[in-house]
Amino acid sequence: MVVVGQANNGIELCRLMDHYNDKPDVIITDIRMPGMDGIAATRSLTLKFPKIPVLALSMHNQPEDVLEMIDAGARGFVVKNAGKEEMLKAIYTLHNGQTYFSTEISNEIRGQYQRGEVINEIRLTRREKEILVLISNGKTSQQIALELNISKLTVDTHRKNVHKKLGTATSAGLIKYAIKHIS
Amino acid sequence: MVVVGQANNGIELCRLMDHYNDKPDVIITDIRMPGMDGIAATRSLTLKFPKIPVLALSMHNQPEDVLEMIDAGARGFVVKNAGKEEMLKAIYTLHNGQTYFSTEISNEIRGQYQRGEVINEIRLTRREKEILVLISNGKTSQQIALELNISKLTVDTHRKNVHKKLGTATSAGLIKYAIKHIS
DNA sequence: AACCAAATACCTATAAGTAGGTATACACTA
DNA sequence: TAGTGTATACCTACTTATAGGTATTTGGTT
Repeated sequence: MVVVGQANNGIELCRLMDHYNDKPDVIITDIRMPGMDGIAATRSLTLKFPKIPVLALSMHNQPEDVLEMIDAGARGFVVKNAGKEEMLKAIYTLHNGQTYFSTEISNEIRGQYQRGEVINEIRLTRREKEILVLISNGKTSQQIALELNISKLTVDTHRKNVHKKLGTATSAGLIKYAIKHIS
Repeated sequence: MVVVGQANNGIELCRLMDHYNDKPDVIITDIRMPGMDGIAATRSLTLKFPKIPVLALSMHNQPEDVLEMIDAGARGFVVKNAGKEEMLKAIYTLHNGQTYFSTEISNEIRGQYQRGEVINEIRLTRREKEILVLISNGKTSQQIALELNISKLTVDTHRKNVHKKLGTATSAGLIKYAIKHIS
């Protein structure tokens, strides 16, 4: 097994793939990278080189990220704290034309993907969606509470529940989800 | 002047426009609406009905919003606390094929738009962009500080400066900007 | 050499968000 | 009818983020 190239971020990765003739059999990429994230890079690369499988790495097992990465065209997913054997297994599996997902990746997601079902099965209630939109419009819980005539505490509860459903911990996740999936 | 229809959100507005034969001469819409925001609705409507001008309303005069709305195709912009006369003036001006912007809208923006210049002249430094990407990847200032080997206080300073440049006050603005303009 | 933008770091203070709970009221439905 | 899901509201504790400052260092430009 030979490492034909190494990049520090998505843009570099794309540039490498564009300008080098020694194409790899498998691309390994991180979800989070400075400059251009691995998801955008994967989206671009799987478009240009559909035959080269992309194996994604992630520190955290965040459903949202995994789903986005799959959506972007990744063929496999390994959590960063995986051992050498798992990494090798994943690489070989992808090279072999199959998909590979760490057991750490939640069973539902793996199941959904392998059964070819609809990937995004995160169900938000009407109220949760409503609040999510307001959040992504830059409103604070306080302002939302005022607007909907409910307690700020209630807004925070909805917020908390959405975080749970999406597997996120900061507003960034909420807003990205809102942009992608609502309206 | 006749009100031919009224909608509570962007989706309703689009549906109205799709199914009613009595088309308005001017569409008045809010930037922020539950379900589908006015910006998305405007983008959709100006695509389908390029001859019908859209007049945007907003409570707050947030540069980001105004710019997005203009980008979406709005021909005019009035702040919500404007008087009756101004509203009427705006409506008639748009109906007349011209553009109208409240004087409350910052002069720079109005100037930029009317001189046909590039609208988005927000200049972020390399470091600011780098941090913005990390923020939009869901990282906290603390985590970013660790990753970049700088103080958390420095990250917060950059954050603050970006807020100033973008005219935003919450993470939502930052993240949306990052998604639209970076990578 | 003088200047300037950028990056760095700190201060104070307040507001907002996250994370774990519990709990009640209401509507739907199995 | 008993159970389920939704919306509501509160609790404590802690972490993050925002907003106004000031200030130093560094690297590049004039």
